[in-house]
Amino acid sequence: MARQGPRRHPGASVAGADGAAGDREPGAGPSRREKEEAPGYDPRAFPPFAVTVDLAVFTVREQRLQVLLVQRGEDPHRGDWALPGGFVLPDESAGSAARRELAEETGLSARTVHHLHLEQLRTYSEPDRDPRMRVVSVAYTALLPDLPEPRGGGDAAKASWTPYVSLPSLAFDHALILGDAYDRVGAKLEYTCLATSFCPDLFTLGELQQVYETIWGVELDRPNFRRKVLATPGFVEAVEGPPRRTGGRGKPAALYRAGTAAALHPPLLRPEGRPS
Amino acid sequence: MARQGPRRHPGASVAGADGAAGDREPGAGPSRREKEEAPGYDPRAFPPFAVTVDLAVFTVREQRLQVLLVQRGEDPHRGDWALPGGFVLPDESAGSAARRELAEETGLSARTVHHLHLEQLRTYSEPDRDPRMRVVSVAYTALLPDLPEPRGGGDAAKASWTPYVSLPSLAFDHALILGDAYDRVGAKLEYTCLATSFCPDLFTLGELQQVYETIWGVELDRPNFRRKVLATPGFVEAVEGPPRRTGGRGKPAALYRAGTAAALHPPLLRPEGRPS
DNA sequence: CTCCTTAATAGTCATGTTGACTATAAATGC
DNA sequence: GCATTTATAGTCAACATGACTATTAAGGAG
Repeated sequence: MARQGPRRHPGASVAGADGAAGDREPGAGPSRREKEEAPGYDPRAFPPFAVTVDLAVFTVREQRLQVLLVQRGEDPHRGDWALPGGFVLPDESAGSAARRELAEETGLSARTVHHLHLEQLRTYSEPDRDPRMRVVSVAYTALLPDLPEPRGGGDAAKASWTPYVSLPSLAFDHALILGDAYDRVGAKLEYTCLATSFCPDLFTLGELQQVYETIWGVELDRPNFRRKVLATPGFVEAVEGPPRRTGGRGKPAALYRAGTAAALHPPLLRPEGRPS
Repeated sequence: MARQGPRRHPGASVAGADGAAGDREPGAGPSRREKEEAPGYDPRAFPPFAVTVDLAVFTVREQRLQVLLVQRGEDPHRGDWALPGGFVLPDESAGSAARRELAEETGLSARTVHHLHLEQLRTYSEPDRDPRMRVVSVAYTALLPDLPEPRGGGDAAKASWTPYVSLPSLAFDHALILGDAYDRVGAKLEYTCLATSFCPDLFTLGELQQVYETIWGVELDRPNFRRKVLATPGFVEAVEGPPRRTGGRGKPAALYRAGTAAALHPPLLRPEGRPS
């Protein structure tokens, strides 16, 4: 792992620009710091990094878990599919960049994007993950209900929902990122309430159950699922005047909306598989 | 959140250097890209970011949860306490940088550090988190057993274990990072086996229980805790010839070592509090 | 309109896990 | 020896879960 021998990195003289304690140097060794040029920081003296965000955006559509992908128009990997994302701008946080990019890619209103669940997944920083230069990418995961018009306007030339089970090969390490995101989403369904993020404002318990079944790839017992969800305070709340959903063939189902609880106690564990 | 209006960032002409699809621009707007200067990437054209790692290193010492802190020798925040950490070097990943820095700070052998549990926590990227320049920090969490000589040699001038309950004010956003790390560790005790990371090679179930009690700040029923741990395959494994621990006053306890399982099914839930 | 199918909802029962407790065993320190 | 301390064994009720069965309320076929 620590493939790095003692070596002074550029900008060591201004070490401490962040969490780094100023009196620390990468290489240790007998010769500690002798002098310090305290003032006059030169950003260029640091190893040059680009910082991007990548988004693993999931939805449940047509009974399948689907992912938002865009097609690259530039080398490298021109023409390959990739996760939506982009550069973090000089005065925004990675989270802001992720929301901004998501709005652009999906064509959702900034207000809608502002309210949806967007969670930081993990940061990918392998030195060779981009062939041209050092790029560190902060990955985010977003969960959307099935949208009327899934592929957005904005400036995303080619974007489309793709079933997770039939992914094309992806640019860079995006397959790795997407795999991590999938594992995380599956695991979070167990002990959080965020399955409701995949549902529209009003939904039936059957629809909520389908979210679990689709993502976990298992079948759940309907009465037991229902009992569990209703027994968890704040998971869902029944809608007032019993309006019932039309369209289907069987008995109409009661409608619910997402509750205020975030965690599930005790959790709703998957039948057999281990969480990631 | 998206405090950023339409604006072209430097280096837009080489957008797509990473997860970014090349045909995307930060600012949308009617005027899409007209021409592309494909080859000849200039790293300097990107917004300059420095990338660091920060480490939240926990141990259980003297019945208390303690954190490894270092004292800054440079402005800003000179003299303040901070998390150990440092810059990511040009050809190492953030994870490698974290291990390297941890070895330096604690004086542990590279081999020891290589084997311990080091987990990426989250990345902190608020634009103003460092007053001088844009610094994005990838935070890691490490869990150590009570070490013989806790404060390391290396080049960490002033490093020391500090009880989590009596933290000084910390530099930058390190109090935020540490709070997130604490929440994460507490939550992970519930559904993973990593409490054993706080224990030495051989330990008693009482010691393992103290880890939970110390971090969660609750008292657990001893027989119930024992029953749960032993019922979870792979959590701990009994040591062969029943050697028993001396020194204490009561009946000697059997010794165990960490098992191979990573997850706890079903989880060992905290008495009342919610997970983070 | 009636029967059949489909889906939602209600309820039952055995099993397994948990929390609260009691009991016994094996060491130390007067 | 005896109280104290800690480890370990075991009990029992409450609760949660998995596997079912039963009932209700719609749509569709004839």
